[in-house]
Amino acid sequence: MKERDQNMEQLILETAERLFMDKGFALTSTTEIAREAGCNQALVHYYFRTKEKLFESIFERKAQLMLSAILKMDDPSQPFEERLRNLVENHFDIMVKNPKLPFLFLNELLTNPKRLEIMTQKFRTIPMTVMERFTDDLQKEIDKGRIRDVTPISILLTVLSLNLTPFIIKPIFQQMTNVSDELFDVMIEERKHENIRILMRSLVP
Amino acid sequence: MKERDQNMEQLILETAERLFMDKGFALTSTTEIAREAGCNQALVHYYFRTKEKLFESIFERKAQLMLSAILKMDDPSQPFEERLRNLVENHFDIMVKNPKLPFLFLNELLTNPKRLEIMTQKFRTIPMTVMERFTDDLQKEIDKGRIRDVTPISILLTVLSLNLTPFIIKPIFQQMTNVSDELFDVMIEERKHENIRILMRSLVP
Amino acid sequence: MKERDQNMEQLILETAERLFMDKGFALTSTTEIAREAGCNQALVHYYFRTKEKLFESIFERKAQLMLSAILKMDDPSQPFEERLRNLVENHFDIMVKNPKLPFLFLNELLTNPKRLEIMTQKFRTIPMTVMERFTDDLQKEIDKGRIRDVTPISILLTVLSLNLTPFIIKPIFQQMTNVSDELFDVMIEERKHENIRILMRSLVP
Amino acid sequence: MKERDQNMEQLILETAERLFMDKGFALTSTTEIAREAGCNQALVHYYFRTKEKLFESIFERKAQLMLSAILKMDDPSQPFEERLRNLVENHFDIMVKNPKLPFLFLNELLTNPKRLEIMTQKFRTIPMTVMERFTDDLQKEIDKGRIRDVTPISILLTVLSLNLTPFIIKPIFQQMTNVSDELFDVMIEERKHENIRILMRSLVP
DNA sequence: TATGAATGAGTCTTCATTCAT
DNA sequence: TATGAATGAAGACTCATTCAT
Repeated sequence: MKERDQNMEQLILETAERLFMDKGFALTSTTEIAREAGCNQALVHYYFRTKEKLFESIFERKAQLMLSAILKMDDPSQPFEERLRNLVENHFDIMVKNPKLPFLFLNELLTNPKRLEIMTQKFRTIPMTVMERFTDDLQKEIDKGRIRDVTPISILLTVLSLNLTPFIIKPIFQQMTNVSDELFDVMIEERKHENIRILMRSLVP
Repeated sequence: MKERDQNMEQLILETAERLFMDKGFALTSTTEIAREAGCNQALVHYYFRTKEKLFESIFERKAQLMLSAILKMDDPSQPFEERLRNLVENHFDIMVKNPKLPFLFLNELLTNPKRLEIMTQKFRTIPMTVMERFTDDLQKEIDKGRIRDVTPISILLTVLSLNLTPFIIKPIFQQMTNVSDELFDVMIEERKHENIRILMRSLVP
Repeated sequence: MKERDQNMEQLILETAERLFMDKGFALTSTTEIAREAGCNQALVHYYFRTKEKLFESIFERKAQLMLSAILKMDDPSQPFEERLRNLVENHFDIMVKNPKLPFLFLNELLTNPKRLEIMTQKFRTIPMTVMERFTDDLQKEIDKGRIRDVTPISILLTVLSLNLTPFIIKPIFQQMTNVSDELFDVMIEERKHENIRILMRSLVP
Repeated sequence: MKERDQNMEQLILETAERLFMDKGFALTSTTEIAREAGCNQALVHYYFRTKEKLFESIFERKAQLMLSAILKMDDPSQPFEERLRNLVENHFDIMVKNPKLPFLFLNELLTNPKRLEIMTQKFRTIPMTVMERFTDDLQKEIDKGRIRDVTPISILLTVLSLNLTPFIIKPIFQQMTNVSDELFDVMIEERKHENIRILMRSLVP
């Protein structure tokens, strides 16, 4: 009993994470979380007070994870081109490990203005230096004639577009093509290199 | 009075469309639709039976619109490269006119399995010949050495990724950068050509 | 059916009034109101949106009733002593007609700070002139040596104390003494004159 | 640790008393009591079984305190008029020390019929002799023509009315007049003598 | 003595839907 | 065609209480 007891809070958290990932905040009810976790609905509120707080604790952890992953992936000792390659690859790998995260982020940020504002503040304060250095280094490459004249935001948008979309539309793609999870994983791995290739080609002067 | 009466069904439809676009199916209530349309709540159900049916009639019309737009954009008389260029550009232009559609589609298809299944059946039956001809023509270009060896699905995924993402993340981007609607429209127009450029460069052998 | 239908909103209101009077806002549940009114709980919210709004609509009406009764009871054409006599008597008579009102007011104003503030604003704005005239007239009587030197607030407090308390403690008194409703009514009528007597005697110089 | 432990029961009791006084039985939750006492929520129930029992133990103690204070205040060796004066003054002084008690008593007795019944039984048994002696002595004074013909209950009601009301409406009065606590205390002290005066004047033949 | 975990019952509220008119 | 009334089901949340430890 003790093991179950000690696990219950964790179990609720995991169940909630799974359901929030699948259906988003609005479509997941605390009743359902409780049912799937095998406990009373009141217990969900006992541990997390409100559905909102429960969600935020999950959301924030995921945001932190993703943010730190992005921040630490940048290694200034390498040549710029190599760093870009790594950026795409590492970002893509994070998506591989958290395939449902992109949709969750999109869904909640687009659906709930309050959440968008909070997330914005979080993102705006932290990675400014990273962004500035990236901008500087890019400008140097452009000046040297090694990269086409392009804004940093444009590059980031390209990376985001190429890397996020496969994961976001995965369920739709699978439903439409009957591709198995295994085959999809193979295709995804290929896609990673394709994305690197597309980005690199897009930058040659 | 009669004009209002005849218009009411249409007005409800338009109001519902706007609200569904803004907040999705789940977060839009029939009460709200009725209130914004300026009619009785029961009238919404009188015309459309259920919220689900009301949504489907809108969703289907939008899907049809988008599908037909995509289908008719392909003109076999032009050279393949030109056709691709047109594909990206036309698809992008449709997004410009319906900027909220991508997220609505994503959201509802990913959120509601039933909806995904229905939509799949609709998409699977119709455009097979188009897809097959595209595949054939692409293969010919590859054989002629004019295009790198790449699957048609890969190309479509690239187009989708590049074209959908700017519109989907628009609100997030604007919140984070304080970019005005006008400036964003300018950036979007530039992005269209950037996307064409990226795709074309990605296909050179 | 139609009669019941048209009466339902009214019936809910009356039931709510009765229950709020008996047990106050907090101890009355919308479920109970619905049960006693013989309707679905949702209907209570259909007509009044929230429990709070339902209560306020009752509370405000009662406050208005009491306020207007107090305001219009003052007739400057009569001699001051006569007016005081009337004040006590009329105020007492209002209590006779709404015996549970004093407790409801006390309970909600003391229990809910928000309500107290709203009520304060309502009372502060309206009867200022009445209060000022009362103060003036009292001062004249004092100057003429017809009334002991006493503040208007002191007089009002005496009136309130004497007039409200019998009604507030009525249930306690009846439980303790087994006095019937009929006998109590007789005692109440006597008490009215007693209160007038006590006030008048308290004012002689 | 032991001291804290031994104090805990007392601390809970004191915290509960304070909260019950402030907000009454219904609006005070055991969760809140525990939080403010700085202990586990279960501990409240460990010591007092139920919220009801906890309240009753407080309520009863307060009732006892007030009752005994009233009983012992009566000194038959003094002249009747002096005793009455003392009655009002002492009762008023008890209120000064427990200003929130009147409303708590009223609220709980009027709100909870069970509580009213229990309290009634308690009050009925004990002070009968006191009441009877008071009645006798009063009658003698009336017979001697020193006091107007008046029932003992009428006198008690007058005392209660005059003495309780200022304390009960204190928060309302302060909100409406912005009178500070200090000034209110001064006014209260004056009111005590005013009440004695009013009662005495009301009794002259 | 003390507590963390757990629960059943109840709170207010919203919603899609139905039905008589 | 249109609507006011009504409802069942579900939502999030709170609370007093119990129990094993």
